[in-house]
Amino acid sequence: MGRGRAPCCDKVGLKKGPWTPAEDTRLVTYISKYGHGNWRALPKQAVLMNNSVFKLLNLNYLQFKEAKMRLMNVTGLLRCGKSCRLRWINYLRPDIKRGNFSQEEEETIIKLHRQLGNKWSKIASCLPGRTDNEIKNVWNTHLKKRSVSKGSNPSNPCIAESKGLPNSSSSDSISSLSHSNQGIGGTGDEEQEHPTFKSEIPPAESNKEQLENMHSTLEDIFQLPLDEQSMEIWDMLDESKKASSPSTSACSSYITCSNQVDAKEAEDKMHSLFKSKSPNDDEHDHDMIHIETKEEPPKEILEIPYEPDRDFWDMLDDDFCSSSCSGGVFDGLESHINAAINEDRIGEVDYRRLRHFENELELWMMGNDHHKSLMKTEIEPLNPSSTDDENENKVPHDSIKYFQTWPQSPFTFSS
DNA sequence: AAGAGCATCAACCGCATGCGT
DNA sequence: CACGCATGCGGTTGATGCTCT
Repeated sequence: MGRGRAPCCDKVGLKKGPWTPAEDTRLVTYISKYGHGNWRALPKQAVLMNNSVFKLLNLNYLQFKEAKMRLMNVTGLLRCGKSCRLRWINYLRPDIKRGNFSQEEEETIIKLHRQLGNKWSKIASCLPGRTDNEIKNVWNTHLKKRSVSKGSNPSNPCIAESKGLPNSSSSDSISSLSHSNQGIGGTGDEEQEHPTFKSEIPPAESNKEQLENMHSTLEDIFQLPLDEQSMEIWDMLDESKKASSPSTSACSSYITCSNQVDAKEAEDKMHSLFKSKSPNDDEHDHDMIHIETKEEPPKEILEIPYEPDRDFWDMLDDDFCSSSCSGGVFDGLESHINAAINEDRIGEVDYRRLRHFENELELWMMGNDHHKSLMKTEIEPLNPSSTDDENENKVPHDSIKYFQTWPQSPFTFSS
């Protein structure tokens, strides 16, 4: 190495170790939807959290950081891109063949190893559905011994050269044997590389699963009972639910601002979700951030390590403060919502209302001219003849007091 | 039943490579 | 050409489960 670049895994705050099923789900869901053009950016972009919710919750900046970090921890992929790539290639890829190696596969490995040595990726390219890591493990645990013992037997059929396997002098010919098992590169066309995956997990299912994950995750984070009241607030997070019950939930009323009383109720409810203190509140408690959960019982205090690394917070800032930049979570959210619309899972009018509402408050796609122009075209078609819509599109000016301007840097406070 | 030793394999780490600027 | 970055590759580690005593 010696190129002056620290490994991505060195970044403080990134999770290591075994992957949880939830993380797997998030990774698979994200890749199935967006592919993996950039492994480094993937974990960050996989945080498909609607930042608008945070804005609506009127969190102050530290509260936002806390909530966002918790969501990164639980709903996002707090993993380095390398780890994501490895997990995908070695375990989550849909064309992975699980289970024991067949006799034929083992013989092929032994033969190819004789020809190529420890070129595991080349060997893997000749064994569809098998990864280099898997082959390497099998070799080290089983085949090496067998190969040694069989090597003393010249009549071993495994090493007979009559099988038509590629010549050792030509790695290209070896590669040509590949049954497109590899496709790992990440630079190729995902559609071609993983056709089975695309067909097995349709986007609609992925989105649904994703939303369900987000629901349960938020429940876990904030230790909220899944009662009727909180369900109304979950509805706010779940665009698909808005379509099914757009007029009954306090949240949708809040969004459309068609009813000030309901809006106030929703606001109170949402405020009750977040009771937090900043690390500065307690001089003796710099190392942890506490998020005290909603009212009684169990009065549980969730503890998460306070992340001192500026890069980490910058990463979050990229998501939020620079949310208009391409590749940020808003892009994912944008696609997410658009996909939902396409699948008729969200009322188009509700969507436009939400957009209009956020536009009014200058919260959506801040600073992004492209998105702003898009929004303009999206909102204008809203039926101007409808008096209801007309009223709903006019956001009461008082509503603006619920929101706040977000600072651009988390380090405005002394460190 | 309990502990030690072994086997397995997912995941990590450091380096190599290729590409864009 | 040098540099920085993203990704690929192969060696290694460590957690976990299994088997044996």
